[in-house]
Amino acid sequence: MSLDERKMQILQAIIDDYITTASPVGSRTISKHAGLGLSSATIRNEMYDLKELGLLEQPHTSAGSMPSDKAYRLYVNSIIQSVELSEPEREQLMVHFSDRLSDLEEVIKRTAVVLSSATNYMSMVMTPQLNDISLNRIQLIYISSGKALLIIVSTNGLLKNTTIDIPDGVTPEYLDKISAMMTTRFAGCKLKDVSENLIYDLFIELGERREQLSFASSIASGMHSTYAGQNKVEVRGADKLLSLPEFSDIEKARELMSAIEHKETFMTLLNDAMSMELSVKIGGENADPKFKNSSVVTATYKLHGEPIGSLGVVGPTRMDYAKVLAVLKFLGDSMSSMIEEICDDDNGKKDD
Amino acid sequence: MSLDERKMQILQAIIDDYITTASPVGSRTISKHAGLGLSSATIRNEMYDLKELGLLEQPHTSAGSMPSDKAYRLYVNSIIQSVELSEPEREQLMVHFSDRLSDLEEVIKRTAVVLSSATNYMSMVMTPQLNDISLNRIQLIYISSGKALLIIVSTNGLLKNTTIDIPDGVTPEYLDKISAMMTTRFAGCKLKDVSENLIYDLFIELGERREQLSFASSIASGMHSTYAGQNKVEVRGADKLLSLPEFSDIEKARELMSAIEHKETFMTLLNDAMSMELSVKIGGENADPKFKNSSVVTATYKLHGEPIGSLGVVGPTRMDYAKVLAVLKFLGDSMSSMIEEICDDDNGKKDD
DNA sequence: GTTAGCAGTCACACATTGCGAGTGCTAACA
DNA sequence: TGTTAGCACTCGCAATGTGTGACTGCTAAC
Repeated sequence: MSLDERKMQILQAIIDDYITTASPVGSRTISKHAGLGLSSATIRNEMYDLKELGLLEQPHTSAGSMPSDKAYRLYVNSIIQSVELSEPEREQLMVHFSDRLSDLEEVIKRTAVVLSSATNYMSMVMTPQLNDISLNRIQLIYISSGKALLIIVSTNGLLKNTTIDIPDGVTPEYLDKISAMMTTRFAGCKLKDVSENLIYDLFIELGERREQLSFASSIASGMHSTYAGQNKVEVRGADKLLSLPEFSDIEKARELMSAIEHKETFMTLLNDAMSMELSVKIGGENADPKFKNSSVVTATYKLHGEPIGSLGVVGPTRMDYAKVLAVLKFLGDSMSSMIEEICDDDNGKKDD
Repeated sequence: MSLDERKMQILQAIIDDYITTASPVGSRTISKHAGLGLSSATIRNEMYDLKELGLLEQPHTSAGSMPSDKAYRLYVNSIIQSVELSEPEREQLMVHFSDRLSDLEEVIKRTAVVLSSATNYMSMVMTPQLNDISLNRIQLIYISSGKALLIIVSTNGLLKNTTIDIPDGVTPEYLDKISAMMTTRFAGCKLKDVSENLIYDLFIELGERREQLSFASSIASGMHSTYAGQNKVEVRGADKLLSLPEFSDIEKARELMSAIEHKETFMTLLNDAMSMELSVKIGGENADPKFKNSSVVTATYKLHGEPIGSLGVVGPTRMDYAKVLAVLKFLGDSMSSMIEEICDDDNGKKDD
């Protein structure tokens, strides 16, 4: 028994119907509405075969059928290469980005909002991963006795800062000196490769006394918190999921909500998704059993061609994959170019 | 018919019982468990009076009674002056703050988490309000051609920064000059009082050309976004509310969740609460009808005696007000001292 | 291979019933 | 006069039973 053209059409019709109605589809519905010109009895025969192939499932004997994870997978595989938004759809999304966003955080938040409202599912957008990004400049700014601001600029123009404690008596001039040395020494290095020891060595070279060790370590921990604190994820539209019949059970809703309290869960999802331009995990395909009844669809965004972060959607397995994939791909690209714009204001200008 | 001692005791017993069980309390329950040595018939007579006074409500004729908003108000008024955590309770809370937190955001997040887990309700903590706080220093740091970092330090040591666009060709030295001028000019001013025009005037004084107007305005908008973006609120433990019988209705749960999407709602609550050291809004007392079935309890935190922010709890009207108020008061105070510590690292040192 | 027709299945919505928690009233008692 | 026991009555709720309708699965005819 093979999966001929007609079976595919019927499966497709069932998926389409189930995606919108969320209730098992009967043979009669397909016969009447799919426009295949076949009677319900014929559809039934085909559906029987589809069941044997593991593509359809029945909640109980006398109920209609619903697509299995396997069926969605088949469907997703067939469309994933060709998802694309239409021009009007693109325009409709871009309206929300009409004001120029100059702040990275703004871009992320806005994208999360738009993604959730465009798909009607829960959206998540992670901040760029900076550990693998090379340093361009390190600058310490004197704030007051005992406190300084540590600024880190990456080669691709991203900027991050944090306050650190400094020893008493450290002067602004001294901070400038250290900043300059650190910049020369660490320019081009990756943030994660700058260890406390390396910074300590640098202080020794400067001819500093042992007491400065605490200074070195507070710089190191500042640099570390700079990219650790960077691992944030913006989650939006959780309430959208609650309106779905899938979550009409209060217990499931509560589970979902407490998952949202732990943003690390989403961080893991998004981190795992970084390796693929577009990724779809359907139901049981998810590593985390929390999502075994949901689908997680993700895309990446890039800087200079390198993926630096990802964004995604969590929804029921009966999801409009075509639309969600297209929106994600588009928003991923648009994030990439917005971030590029934020970072490269100067790079572009260097050319003239 | 007045509210004598015994009626108060009975009301108290009903409140206590209802707070834990969430289901209407019958006269028999009180008679057996409250230890008043009265028969259920007597209790019934008293309950009849309490009903006439508007302190008890019945969901239907043959059901037990539950306290009205008015009853909770009476109760809260009677305890609000004297709420205090016991020493062991304090210690148990302080365990969560044992590691020194040097970052304001960390303090806020941690407090939100602890507040929610200590009360078992949804917690919210706002970031400090900076518009009324006076400036100490303004510093522009050159990042790259076209971009600079704007740092604002308030007189009480709080620090905030944001990136701004700068015109081409602006040098680091020029930024230093402007920083110095702005600091001299605006030190002691309040952030909200620094208008674009004032900054523009300063540029004119510097003898700058008209083209620099865009620079002035980007500094102004940077300063503005600095305190606008500051108005954040950390919300935790929304899932806790979903476990309550009050929210067993999925529709109510959804409403709650979509309220959480709009953090402005909570911002309004917390802003309104700034004027009172401790504030309790019971059910209908809330201005926002969204909370007409909930209670909102808030406290403030301070810097140098001035309230700069607030934190609170949203839960059902049947709330353990004594505990919640005590926890809030304590955490408000502990936030105050932690923030004081963060800001005053230098002030303290100035003394020696 | 396709279709009509029909028996059989099963969830779901709806009405019915009985139970139990709780009131409200009355009459008796201290 | 306040307190209590006793009892009829109310009403929500959970358990149970029933009818309906949306299906399938099969068979026989086209």
